[in-house]
Amino acid sequence: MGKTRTSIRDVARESGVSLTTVSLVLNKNDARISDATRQRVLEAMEKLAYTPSRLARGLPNRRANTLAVLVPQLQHAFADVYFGELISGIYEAAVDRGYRIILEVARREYIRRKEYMTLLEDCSVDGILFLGATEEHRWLSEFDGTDKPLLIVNNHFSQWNLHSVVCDYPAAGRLAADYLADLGHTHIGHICGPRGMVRTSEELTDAFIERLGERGIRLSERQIVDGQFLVETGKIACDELLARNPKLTAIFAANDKMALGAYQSLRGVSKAPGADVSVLGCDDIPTAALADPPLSTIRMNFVEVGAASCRRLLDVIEGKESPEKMNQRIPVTLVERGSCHSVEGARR
Amino acid sequence: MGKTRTSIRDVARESGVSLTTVSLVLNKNDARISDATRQRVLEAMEKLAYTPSRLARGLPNRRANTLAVLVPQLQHAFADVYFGELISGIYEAAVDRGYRIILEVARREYIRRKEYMTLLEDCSVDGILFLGATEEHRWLSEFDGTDKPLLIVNNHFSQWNLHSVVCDYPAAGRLAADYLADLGHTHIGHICGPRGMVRTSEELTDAFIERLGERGIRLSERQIVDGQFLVETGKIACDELLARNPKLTAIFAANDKMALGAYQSLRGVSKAPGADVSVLGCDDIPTAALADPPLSTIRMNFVEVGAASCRRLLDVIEGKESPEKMNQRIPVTLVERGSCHSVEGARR
DNA sequence: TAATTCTGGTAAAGCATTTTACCCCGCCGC
DNA sequence: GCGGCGGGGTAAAATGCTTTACCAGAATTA
Repeated sequence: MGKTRTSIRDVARESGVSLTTVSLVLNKNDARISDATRQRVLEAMEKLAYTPSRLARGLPNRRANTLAVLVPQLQHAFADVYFGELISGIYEAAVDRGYRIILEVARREYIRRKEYMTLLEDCSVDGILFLGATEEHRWLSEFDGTDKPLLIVNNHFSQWNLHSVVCDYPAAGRLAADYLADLGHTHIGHICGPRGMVRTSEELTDAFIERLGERGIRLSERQIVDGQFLVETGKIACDELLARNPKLTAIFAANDKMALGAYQSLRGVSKAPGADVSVLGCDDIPTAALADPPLSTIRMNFVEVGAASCRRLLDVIEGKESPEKMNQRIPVTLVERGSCHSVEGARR
Repeated sequence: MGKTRTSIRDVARESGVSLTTVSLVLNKNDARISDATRQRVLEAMEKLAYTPSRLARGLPNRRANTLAVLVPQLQHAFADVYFGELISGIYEAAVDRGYRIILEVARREYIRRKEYMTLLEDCSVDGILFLGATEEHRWLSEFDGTDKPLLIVNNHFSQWNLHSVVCDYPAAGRLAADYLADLGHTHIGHICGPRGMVRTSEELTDAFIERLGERGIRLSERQIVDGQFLVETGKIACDELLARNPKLTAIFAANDKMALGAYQSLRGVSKAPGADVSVLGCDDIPTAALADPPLSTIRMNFVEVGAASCRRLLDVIEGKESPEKMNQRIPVTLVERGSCHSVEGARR
């Protein structure tokens, strides 16, 4: 029993047509087929509970109908909400268009052996979405000027011509600046991302400083400290910030994790986050809403970034795309919660 | 250029042997081949930078060297840390054994069409890991008594004979009971998981109650309220718990999210979590450590659960496993942070 | 009525492997 | 000197589908 799976051949026999016809129906390459025939074929499929083999389908035209999600080697990358949200969005967009996704981690050995190329060459996947790209990932240059289907998710590179989709970080920076300025803050600190590593993060910081300048508030170098996007480094950065500028009334962190680190730092010197010093984050990770006080932040819809990235990559793959690798920007919004207050209204 | 990828045929021509020979060498099915020939073939491969096509390889022997990670349809499942950690563990174990993983969401339509079966039948994957299984997932019965390679991750079913790997929930329940009892608590509340839905969660609750009983502390039904494992439902459950038993000095929640909901509930009635009422969680999600006060909890190593699950499934697939579907239990540990205090030492 | 164009469909050649016979040849034992 | 055997290979079928011709017959045109 179950000797061999039911194949297109069985469907053909059952419905009394040729293999070709079945295949055409299957591929919705229907135009040439009459309604009656199509119907018969579909019924036969239903009756035999036929499901085409992905493997066999891919062979002739060298398409796997699969995308790879590639992440850098970090401690349990898939457990990170940031990647998780991106992946959720990617998954949904992929399924919508009939694609599957596989997960890959770019370990050192993986890079050395150029496995990402093998992936494309052995027809395992039709395209690659790279998450968490930083300036460290020099191997991306191999894709510069290539028409290979690789897309950088939520970062970009000025030195190379690669496809990418990013959040509107400059807008986020301006949003943050306006918000804090509107609240009357003038002594503002900023915890930025690691220097020279992530373009988007630098755009955020640049736009923040510039807009603040336009509003008549100058941020000196002393009011900016960098962190590695982690809670611990956010805490350390905030410690430094407070030591340098005891009169700060507001802090803007380049991501929520560092903002939560700032909470810890403030408590360490007996200041109440939100009440004594306003804290504004960026990203809107789930933990932000759970913090005490709930963290106000700039919401980046990472699920949407993932989905948009995936759609664009598929456009490239399916040739629905003009050859220029234009970059797309996903809009951001301000989420007011309890961690920012106007200067006058602040406690004490 | 690059008209057609270099195939096994090119290697055969280059090294002057037959397709078969190349294939045999490729598959380390070497016994019959002389060293000299093997060497020649390997050199040809190297020279031509040949990489076999995964697609084509899978066709004849119906093996994909791929595993599917299947999750129920939840809002952005992959963004959930719980699933994320499991997936990280799964990924690592899979890579170690030369397997890839694909992601799948079991939507309603997916179930109706039995796509999980298709997955196995069309040779897309060699096995399935199902995360987030509850009693609602009746379709799992199709795998009962089957030798199909499906494994339930971190839950199990008494009514069906399925492979599974779970955390040691009974041990967790005992750990929690002993800890709170040791701290001198006698008025204890418990927020359990949804009733009749998740076996492991019930084991946790049962063991908790039983051990508490052994320590002379009886938990009445009034001291137990269920939640849906979410922050909001944890808050609601805790509200109810406090309304019923104003004198509670400790609360044990079946997961960290609900414990954090309890924090919110307590604050709502002006009680300080940790100080006025001890709160103990379960899981040890990253947010637990960030909460204020940091949440004491039972650590379940989900990354390890994922890895162990994957290894077991691969054993089954590769026939390294005795036919009995024995269940495996991953040990748990208590993580003391700031949210539990002894009764005497409590504030007020 | 003959020539042309559709319409609906089919045969067959791939696609890149694995795997199952089967084959040739030299050597051994008798 | 011959049957048997084993080492080292190979030819060819099979895997399940796509796609490119190509082909009847009907409808339309000239």
